[in-house]
Amino acid sequence: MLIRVDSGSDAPLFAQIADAIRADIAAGRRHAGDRLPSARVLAEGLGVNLHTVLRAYQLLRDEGIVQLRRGRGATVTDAAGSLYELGVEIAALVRRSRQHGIAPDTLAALVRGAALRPDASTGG
Amino acid sequence: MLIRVDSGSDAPLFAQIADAIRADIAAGRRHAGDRLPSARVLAEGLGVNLHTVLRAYQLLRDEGIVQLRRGRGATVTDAAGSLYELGVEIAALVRRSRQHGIAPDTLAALVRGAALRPDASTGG
DNA sequence: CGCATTGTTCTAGTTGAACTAGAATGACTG
DNA sequence: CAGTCATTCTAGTTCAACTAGAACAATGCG
Repeated sequence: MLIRVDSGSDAPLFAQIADAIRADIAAGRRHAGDRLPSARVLAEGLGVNLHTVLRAYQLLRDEGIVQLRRGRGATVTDAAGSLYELGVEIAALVRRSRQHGIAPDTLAALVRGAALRPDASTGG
Repeated sequence: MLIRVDSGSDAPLFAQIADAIRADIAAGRRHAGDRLPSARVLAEGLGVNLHTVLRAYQLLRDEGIVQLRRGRGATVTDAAGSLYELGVEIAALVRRSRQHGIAPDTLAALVRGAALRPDASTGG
């Protein structure tokens, strides 16, 4: 998938950029060791500011998904494999969510809440 | 669970309130037909503005989780059952995510992205 | 009907995040 | 050394979030 941003979206630009890269990895379109375009190049291509792209990259770095080094750029880490495996289960959950008629934002908020809590058993 | 908010959190107050109610329903602590506290009462108890609570309630209404009516207040809809069933699967996904060492925010972003896309098959 | 309760809508002001912009700095590559 | 690229800093603009006060309309109850 090509990285794209939508100024009209409610999501911040830096989050959209990070989301696209994350989704690429989960879908197996980017693998461990792959190099991402430099922040300056990507900023130019997307028509956004350099700092906006860097913020997305730094967010992914904080998540352990990419590695950033001066003079070298951004590379995908070994966490890519885990993301790819999880992608299959996430797709299954999304399918069941749709069968129940649950809105995407509702599902996302539920997962986020469950992941943030120390106890994962919300169904107890 | 008692509804609580944290001003220091990165999440907006209205989202925290909605998250807490959603999580209560998914955990089976609130059921279809239950009445939520009035917006004015909850705002007073949480120490936030009336409009902030109302925004949370209206968000849940837009998701089809609660029903709002003047003079009557907010009541949980029949969607509560679906949320409860999904809660079990969400808990399983969160467990596997933790086994992979994936950060909560990473998982939440992946699910959100997958749910928003027309094609749910992110796993290739 | 009279009255309290409760969500709905409106205006308005403050705060902080997001985005943009420019510049300087330091680490890596060739 | 020279070029690439992330890192860090300051600074200004825009907009969402939150607060505040008020008026309004539908519901429930006696």
